[in-house]
Amino acid sequence: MPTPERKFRLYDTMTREVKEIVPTEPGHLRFYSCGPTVYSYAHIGNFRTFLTGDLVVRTAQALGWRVSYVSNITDVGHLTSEDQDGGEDRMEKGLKSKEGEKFLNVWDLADYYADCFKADWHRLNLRTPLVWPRATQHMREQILAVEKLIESGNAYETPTGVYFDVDSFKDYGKLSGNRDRDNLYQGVRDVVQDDNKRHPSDFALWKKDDKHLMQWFSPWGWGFPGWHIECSVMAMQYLGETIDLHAGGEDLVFPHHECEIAQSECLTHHTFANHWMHTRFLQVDGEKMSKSLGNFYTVRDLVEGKGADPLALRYALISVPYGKPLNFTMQTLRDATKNVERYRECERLAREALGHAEDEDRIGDELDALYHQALDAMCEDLNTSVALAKALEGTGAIFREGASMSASSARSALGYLGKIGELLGIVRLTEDGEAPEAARSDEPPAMLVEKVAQRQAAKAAKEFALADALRVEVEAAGWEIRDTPTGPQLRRKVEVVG
RNA sequence: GGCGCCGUACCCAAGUGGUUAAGGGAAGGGUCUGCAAAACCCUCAUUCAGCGGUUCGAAUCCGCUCGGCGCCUCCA
Repeated sequence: MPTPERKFRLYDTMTREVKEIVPTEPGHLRFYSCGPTVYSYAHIGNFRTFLTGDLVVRTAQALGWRVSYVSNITDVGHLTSEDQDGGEDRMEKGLKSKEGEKFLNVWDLADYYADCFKADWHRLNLRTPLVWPRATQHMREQILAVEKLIESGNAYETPTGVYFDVDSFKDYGKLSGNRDRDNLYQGVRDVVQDDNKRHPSDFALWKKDDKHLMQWFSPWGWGFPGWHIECSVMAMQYLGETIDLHAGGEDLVFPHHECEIAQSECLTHHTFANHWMHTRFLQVDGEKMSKSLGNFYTVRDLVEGKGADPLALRYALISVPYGKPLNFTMQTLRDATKNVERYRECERLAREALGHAEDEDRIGDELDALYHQALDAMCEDLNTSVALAKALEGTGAIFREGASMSASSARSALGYLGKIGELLGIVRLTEDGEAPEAARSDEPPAMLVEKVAQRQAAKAAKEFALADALRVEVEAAGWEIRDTPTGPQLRRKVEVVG
């Protein structure tokens, strides 16, 4: 079947319109997405943003593009409040926290949380980037970039560090719309002034600090880099001077991405990124997620603490398009769990039918059409709501064929589930010869298997009261029995505790 | 002060100028099953916060009102 010509359109923060992504090199997307600072466990809001990047990668790959995907890990704490000693470094704060007591130093802490981050990343079935560059491993490049900015007259040294001279870049503010710099300081927040800076908007490229927990030697003495320079340097190192797409959370529009543009474009005199996308913040129970409100969730809180299915969590986090606020609730997660289970049930059904007679394939065309509709929706600014709806319609077609479907239909069904899994990541097909996924992670205890056997015997003897009692016992242990034409199945109950 | 978003059924949510307002969850009815689960079929918004306007035609465009929310150098 010929793949129809498709355009991949995304909202561009710079131009404020949905526009087509046109890779500089046809069929090869160069994509940089801002990752987390690893001073603690990443939370589900972080992952909403990373999932947006993941869906971009998957959609581009579904179009047959090659994707060079780079997502950084920030492992330097930054004092972005431009004062001498008033701000608190996030890595240092992490080390001082209760969780941080177990680490010898900030380096260990960064490694630990970076590993956890990658583990959560895989649990939620995100595509592995080409590189996960870390700020501390690109110190030389950052220092060279700062030197170059001083040479070009875009930066200046003060007793406290090196600052970017915002007035030297006339386009400063083009991304965020914050062009009126004086106006920025009429906000409600306290703004710390630093008399060493020429303009309050000037931002640090290098901070001098020989007492900082993480410090490097530079032409300006001991210190550490400013927050923004790492992304400019790492994006250019791995993807070139102009990248096709740059993504992050909505909070990064200003100042982070604005500053990245200023630095990068002063370094190269080229457009830094041709397309900018930003993911709206997640809310929980209608409010901003925060520790003080008690609605703060990490991936492990939900998966290990509440028994959430990781794929269901993924489903929930992508159920609303990235450009709109997503109000996450336990109900959202429960709804998603139902749908993810439906896909698993479909796979089970189709696998059992593989041994049937060939006969005609009665669902292949319909499933193919639905897949393409889902892909169309993704190409239109990642409309995940529509894509998930179209994808789910396919399960209806498969179930309607039912247990008696032909082997041909079953192969179409599995092909479809595989493609939906590639595109949306909400299905993970079992490898050949592998136990079905539900059973893979946890085998039922032998004691329960025995009870199921006893129940079968009771049923055969028509002792239904005993059979029911046995099922109640099994359920009390957190498992459920499903009678099928091929015998009873024992499955862990899927329940999300609210 | 600046930038911006949202208000669609019990809940989540798509649709942003024109056929019957997607889809999911919940709920109710039915089929199947010893029972149950899963699955399948059916029902579930003459209406899109309110009020005005533009238009042959608006949930979709404009204005106002009410209500909710985000960002503005800690933040994905």
